Amino acid sequence: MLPSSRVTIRDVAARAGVSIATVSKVINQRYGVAEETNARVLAVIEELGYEASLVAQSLRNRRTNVIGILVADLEPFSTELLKGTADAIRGTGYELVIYSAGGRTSDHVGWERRYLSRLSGTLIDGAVLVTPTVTDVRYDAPIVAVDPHTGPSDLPTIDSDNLHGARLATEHLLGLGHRRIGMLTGRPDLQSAQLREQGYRAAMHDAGVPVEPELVQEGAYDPEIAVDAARRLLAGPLRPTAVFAANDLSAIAAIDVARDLGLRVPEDLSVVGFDNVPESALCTPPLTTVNQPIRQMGQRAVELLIQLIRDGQVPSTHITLATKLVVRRSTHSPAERTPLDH
Amino acid sequence: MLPSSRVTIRDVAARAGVSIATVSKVINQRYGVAEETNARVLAVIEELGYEASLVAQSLRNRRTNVIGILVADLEPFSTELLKGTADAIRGTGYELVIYSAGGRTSDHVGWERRYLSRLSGTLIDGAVLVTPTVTDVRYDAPIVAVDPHTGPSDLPTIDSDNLHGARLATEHLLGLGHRRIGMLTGRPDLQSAQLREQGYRAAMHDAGVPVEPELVQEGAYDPEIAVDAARRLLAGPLRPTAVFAANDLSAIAAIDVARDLGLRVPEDLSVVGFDNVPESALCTPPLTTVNQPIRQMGQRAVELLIQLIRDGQVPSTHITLATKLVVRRSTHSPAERTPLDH
DNA sequence: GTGAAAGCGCTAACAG
DNA sequence: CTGTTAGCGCTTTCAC
Repeated sequence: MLPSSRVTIRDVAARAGVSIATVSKVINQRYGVAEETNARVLAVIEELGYEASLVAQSLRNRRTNVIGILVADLEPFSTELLKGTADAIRGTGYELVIYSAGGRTSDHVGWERRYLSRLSGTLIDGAVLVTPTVTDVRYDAPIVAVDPHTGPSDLPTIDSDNLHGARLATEHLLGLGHRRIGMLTGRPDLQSAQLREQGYRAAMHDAGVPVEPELVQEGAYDPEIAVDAARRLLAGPLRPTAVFAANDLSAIAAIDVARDLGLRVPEDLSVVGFDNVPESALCTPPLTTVNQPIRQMGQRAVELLIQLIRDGQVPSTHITLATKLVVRRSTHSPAERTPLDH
Repeated sequence: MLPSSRVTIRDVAARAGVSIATVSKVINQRYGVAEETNARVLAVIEELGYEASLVAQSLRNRRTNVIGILVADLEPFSTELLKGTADAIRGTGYELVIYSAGGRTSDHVGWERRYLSRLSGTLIDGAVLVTPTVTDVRYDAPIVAVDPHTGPSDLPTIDSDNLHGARLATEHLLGLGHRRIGMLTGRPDLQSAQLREQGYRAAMHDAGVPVEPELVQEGAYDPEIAVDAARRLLAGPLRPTAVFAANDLSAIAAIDVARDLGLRVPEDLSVVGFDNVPESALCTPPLTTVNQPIRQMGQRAVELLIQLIRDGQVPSTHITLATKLVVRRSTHSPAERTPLDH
């Protein structure tokens, strides 16, 4: 009874005793089909559980009503963003395809160009690129970038106020009385990472606190790399009393390292993150961090993209959302340094 | 210089001065291409930034090396699961496509059948169905279900020990001294929801505590529906002193409703959730909940699916992972009821 | 070693 | 109103 393999338009046509073209017309509600034929074809479609192949359709058509979200990996930031894209897609008539490179193992740099090339023109009408690694993704297909690569780019972009957020984080630590404040920086090729470091340096500078080179270590937004960086930062006798990490995952890694080293957080070491992903509240102690409206960023990105697809034009080409500090339990005034400190 | 529209195999062929067939052979590393031709074509591919269209390829080929994850919506549970699928996909040579219906607005029931129909046979080699709404998705394509629909199904399945988890949650509340314990149930068509209710009832029964009908309200795993259900549960004078919600999102909704009603959590009302999604730690107070190893479930689902695709067979067809209680701050011994209580 | 031609499932002219 | 035909981008026999 059930078809062992995919039921195609040809099966429907055969069973309904009409041509393939007629079935296609019925599916697409084109004029010029007799009421009776229409009904019969519809019945067969129902009976066979036929559904047009997205692949075949999109090979033939220009439009697919499918939007692609291209991510390098599925981690807290990108998945949080996905929730926002889902919010925005409801009721628009578009569907969502998320394509994931499967982490850094596959292709280093330029994954989004490759994916775009593979999917665009067919399958998707446009794409949201999440933290793309290249800047010159010029295509005729509508594209919106979230947290883009550094460098000049004319792509419509969504990001948040990284500079201000980093300033807030650093000023918070300075305000608590910290002077020796280290930083775990992000992926150097991303604008967001550069701005976060810049904000940190600016706040330190304004407070008249010098930043020694060894206080800044590259965490690359990556938990594993951040662990090594945190070790370098916290190992020496001159370790900082506070650390600002460029994202929450690095901050959590730093807390783990601190614990391994026998340091208490926040008593011996204050830690501030960035992003405010849900996970930041899960760690012990709950993380003080900078909130980025990630879901909203996803939402706005999709809205912008749909506008771009529909009108080909867009009013504002760069949207920056506000960041704000969220104080939890991982920050504290610095303890008096005792000779016992290793 | 840059192609204004998609560069196809035809463009490559023309520029390299060979036939389309030859380019295809080069791409697929088939034998029978002169070394020199091979090099020239490769150079042109590089120059033009050509990448084969996934759509065209998969229309022609049986295998695509792409796995589909089909979800009804992108919410905390499914996105957490996605992280697990990403963990599992690394290094397998497969890529991940997630397809989202975009929430309940689109099609009520049977979305997964529709999607499967649209994608399977073409585009994806197999699929993971997350909380599918129907049980008879029989297809020749390999399929694994996560948290499936109720009813007999021979689909390979991943779930967690819902019955035991619900028991733990309820016994925790009973142990604190609660007797009037309400429940916000899940989506009645899902096995998980039924088992969670069953576990609750069993624990209550074992403790000799009767369950009055009005103590059980359907939250459908949906925050909005759960708000109404919670209102019904908490409005009356005989309101429970504790609520067990079938998932974290409902539990969080219950806490919101309690707050609106002027009830303090946990002093006036204890709340336990289910899932332990990251968000559960974010709410105030942090939620006591039942941990489901969601990421692991995603991981196992993908592993099982790949096995199924490769071997056509699979050793175990139903994997159930353990659940455990995570006590946070939303539960407490019941307060003495005073006449002031509304 | 290379290219012409057929066909994957579908849609859009165009004839009949 | 309906069916025939061409072709989307690609792979694969099969001649040359």
